[in-house]
Amino acid sequence: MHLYEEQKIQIYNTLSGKKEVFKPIQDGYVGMYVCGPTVYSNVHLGNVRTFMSFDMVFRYLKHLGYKVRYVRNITDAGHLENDADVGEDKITKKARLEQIEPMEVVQRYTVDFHNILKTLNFLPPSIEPTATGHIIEQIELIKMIIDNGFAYEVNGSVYFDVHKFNENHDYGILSKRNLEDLIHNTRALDGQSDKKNPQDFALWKRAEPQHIMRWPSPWSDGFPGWHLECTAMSTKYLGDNFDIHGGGMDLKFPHHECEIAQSEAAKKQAPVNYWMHANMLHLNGQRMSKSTGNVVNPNELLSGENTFFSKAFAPSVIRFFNAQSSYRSVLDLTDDGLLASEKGFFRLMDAINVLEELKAGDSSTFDVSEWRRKCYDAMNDDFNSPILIAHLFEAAKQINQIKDGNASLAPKDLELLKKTMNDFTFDVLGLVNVSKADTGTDKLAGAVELLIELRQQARANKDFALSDKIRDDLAAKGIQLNDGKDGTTFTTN
RNA sequence: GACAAGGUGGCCGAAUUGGUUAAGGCGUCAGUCUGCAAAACUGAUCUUUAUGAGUUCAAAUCUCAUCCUUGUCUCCA
Repeated sequence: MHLYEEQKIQIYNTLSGKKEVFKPIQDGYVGMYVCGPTVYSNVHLGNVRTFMSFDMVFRYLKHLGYKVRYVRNITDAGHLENDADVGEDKITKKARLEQIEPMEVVQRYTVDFHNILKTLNFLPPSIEPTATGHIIEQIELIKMIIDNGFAYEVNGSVYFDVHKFNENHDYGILSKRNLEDLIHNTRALDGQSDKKNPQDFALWKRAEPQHIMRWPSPWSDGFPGWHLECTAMSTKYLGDNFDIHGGGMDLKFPHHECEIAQSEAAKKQAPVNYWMHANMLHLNGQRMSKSTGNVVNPNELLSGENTFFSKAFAPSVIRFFNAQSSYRSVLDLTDDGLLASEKGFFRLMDAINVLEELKAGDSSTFDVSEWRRKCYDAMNDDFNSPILIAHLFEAAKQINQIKDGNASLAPKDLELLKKTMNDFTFDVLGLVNVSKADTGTDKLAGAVELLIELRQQARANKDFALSDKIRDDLAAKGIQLNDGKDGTTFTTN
């Protein structure tokens, strides 16, 4: 018996605009694809939010016992700088600026990307394919689309014929647009395009002589169009029709719309059953933008070396902050917001640490089964992690009451509470128990304990001037003493 | 300009297929603890849901208008 047989998930499907009961194509198996980063610069914090949301989705599906194949690509080629046949993609441009090989740029930022995700406790995807590793598949796809009459070649480049496609398909089905509106609103280009219509998009681009990244093809030495990469890699590893495709809201159009068109044109079927889109991350109420300087990168957020935040934040605090809002809402990153999340996070961790020490009683004053059901209901409702967290805090309150002797749990219920708390906090939300009671090195602990002892003596002698001096001087060094019933402990920050 | 998504307490954020007292966190106040604090725990506190109309027995939730924010329309998570 797998958990997924009793827990029915509802997913908000962008395609239909409503929540739908999730039913995988193959019972017990889930294929999920998420558009990965373009590795031409440091990964964007907003990018990280999207991946973090899907990391949680991945984790929850796995928790329910699904066998999940999670594919997240690395885009290492083929992003056109613009549409006007300049023939220089972002990776090439960066390489020229920095005087290094394109693949060196790719390598550097791929490593950087992986480091950040590891720090933030991401689970690695099942497959992480690169665009440059799938040129052959992309060429094959283009051939199919041409054979089916939905693409044309001009001067060594191949374009998708959107108008032709729209005659008996719906271009705009995902983004809720129609071609007439698009025609109306497409800005006039300089007229040097080979395209029949401005709405057409490139499947293959002929490389100009100065273009370094290039591959042979039946049409020209060139490189694949951006939208095609994801279609090639997703269908190769997940099949022509798979369960979940995710990405940032801003990829809905044109990128995902084009993926649908390409699949329909090549394979004559819709590629994806559930389209999921994560919403944007703002910084202090404004969109993040390199040009206005309203941007902070993940490393700067973690290290505290930035001008936006008052301190460094632990990776789990960032995860917790993200999980406190719905993946479908715009989330505003602010100092106040992070500080509030930090306090809440530590409160939850404290409760979990207390839980480990808790002794069972004769009977239960708290309905753990009912509470557990509510936790699952929350996640089943389109991965509503904020509600889940609200329930976790409810449990935290119960835990503290048991500790104080004002409530109790029978052994069986206590075990269920422990398991459920750990499952959701660590497995599903991906938080790491960095206890605030982290006492640093043993040497430090020994020294501080000596001071605590001295202070204890001073207090016993009512020498409060000395005891307060010890307390205040330690506090000034970032060591805080916590007086409790059973003596004094300390925490560092 | 077109299309799309939103505007909820001091702050962050749930609920938006209309229906018990609008989750939870932070903050604030009080209590317990303490020599006094801090920390921790317990309890309490605040909104009537951008604005203005409308539909309904009933609206944060539906409709219309206005204002504002954001996304897409060219590469972008």
